[in-house]
Amino acid sequence: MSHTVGVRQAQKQKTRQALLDAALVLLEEQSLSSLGIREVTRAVGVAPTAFYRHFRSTADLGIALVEEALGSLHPLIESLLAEHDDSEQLIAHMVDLISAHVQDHPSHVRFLARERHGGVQPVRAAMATQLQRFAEEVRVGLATQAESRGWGEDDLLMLSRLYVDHMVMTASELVEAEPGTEEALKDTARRQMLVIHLGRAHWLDHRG
Amino acid sequence: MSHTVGVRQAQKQKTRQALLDAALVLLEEQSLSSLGIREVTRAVGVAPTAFYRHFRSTADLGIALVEEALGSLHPLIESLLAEHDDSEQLIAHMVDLISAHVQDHPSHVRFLARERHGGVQPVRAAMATQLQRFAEEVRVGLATQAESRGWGEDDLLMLSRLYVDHMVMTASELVEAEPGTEEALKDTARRQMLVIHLGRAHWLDHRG
DNA sequence: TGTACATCAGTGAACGCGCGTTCACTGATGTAC
DNA sequence: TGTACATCAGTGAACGCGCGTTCACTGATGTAC
Repeated sequence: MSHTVGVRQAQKQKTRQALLDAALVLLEEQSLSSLGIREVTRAVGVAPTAFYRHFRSTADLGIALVEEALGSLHPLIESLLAEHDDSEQLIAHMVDLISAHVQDHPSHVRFLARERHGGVQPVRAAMATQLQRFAEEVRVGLATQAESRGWGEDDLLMLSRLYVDHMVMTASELVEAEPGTEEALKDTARRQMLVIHLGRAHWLDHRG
Repeated sequence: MSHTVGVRQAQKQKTRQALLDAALVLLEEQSLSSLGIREVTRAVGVAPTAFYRHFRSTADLGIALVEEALGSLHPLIESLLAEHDDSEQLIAHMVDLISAHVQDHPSHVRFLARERHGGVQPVRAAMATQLQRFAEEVRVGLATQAESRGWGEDDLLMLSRLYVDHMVMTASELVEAEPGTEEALKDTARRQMLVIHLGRAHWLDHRG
């Protein structure tokens, strides 16, 4: 092979990722506004000062975590939009996908729930921007569905937000659930989605 | 009048309330897990050690704030359930009541949103318990409405949770809204409530 | 009403500790020739 | 391929600071007689 594009750069990337991973673990039991630089570097096993080679502050690290956590949600959203049935089975499947995502990335989901309204403004802002983008993406996806015929852009965005917020809420509940109570939560989430789905189906009756 | 039941006790109560109020102000810009005892007492103008005459820890103070914040929500819920119309006007009115509550108690609402998934477990637990109680209350209220004829207890609780969560979500959004964007948010919230309301109206069609 | 004692909310000094940040450094990696 | 110099991720000592918590205290309020 030709020369690796940066042994140095690769090592730096590795340390950076280790810092992100360690922070995510620590953030399972506290919030970002109380996370310490020394705490994170200690967990990784590097000198405190090494932190500054990668991030200006813990808020800066938080923003990087937002990218990571919401990035991991993208494939999920795409799967959900790829579904083309429209029955109750679709809803069951959606909840299962969310549940699987929570099992695969519990810390990301917890971070998302915790910092969405947390005490660090730039992180909240980054998250709000990304979630807005998600809702927009869902809106575009919904627009292609037959059930959306006759819907205005604004109403579709309103509906997308309701879906996205309900998904985030369901994920938050699942990640904080007592072991053994997940199935009951999933069942409730499914029925709530069905309520929304039924409301959607009768929206034009009411408006028109 | 007879002897006052405790000048001393009244003064203690006053200091305690001052600590709670100061904490609530500080928590507008940070989360409970980073709130310091000295920070709170400094804001009130008492010695750091005075804190321990009232609370064991900041987590303990947090739990007191949960009682206070959710207590102030009770009258709101009662007003909402007292409504007996069932039209679109009802929904408009509900959103207005929520909006008024956010204007009257912005710090309480912010605290609620921030610590609901925050880094302090006992506070999260206290909040979850109270919100559960709220949903239960709403369920009882809904059960008396004509639209709930034929509904099972379990489905009514599922619906109550959807309402409560949507209300909390709406309140969180309003309290964090850029000035001038509130009306758009309220409009979206109203339409989302209408979707849920329509879904509710057609629930039995689908189930039965 | 007056006196003697008990209670207890708030004080202020003191402690040891971990924090964020600075700085000059080291030595492996990268680059130019 | 080999040499000489540049880069820069990670180091480790040092700093001043504010933290939570302890303790013995003070003096106003409460109580018993």
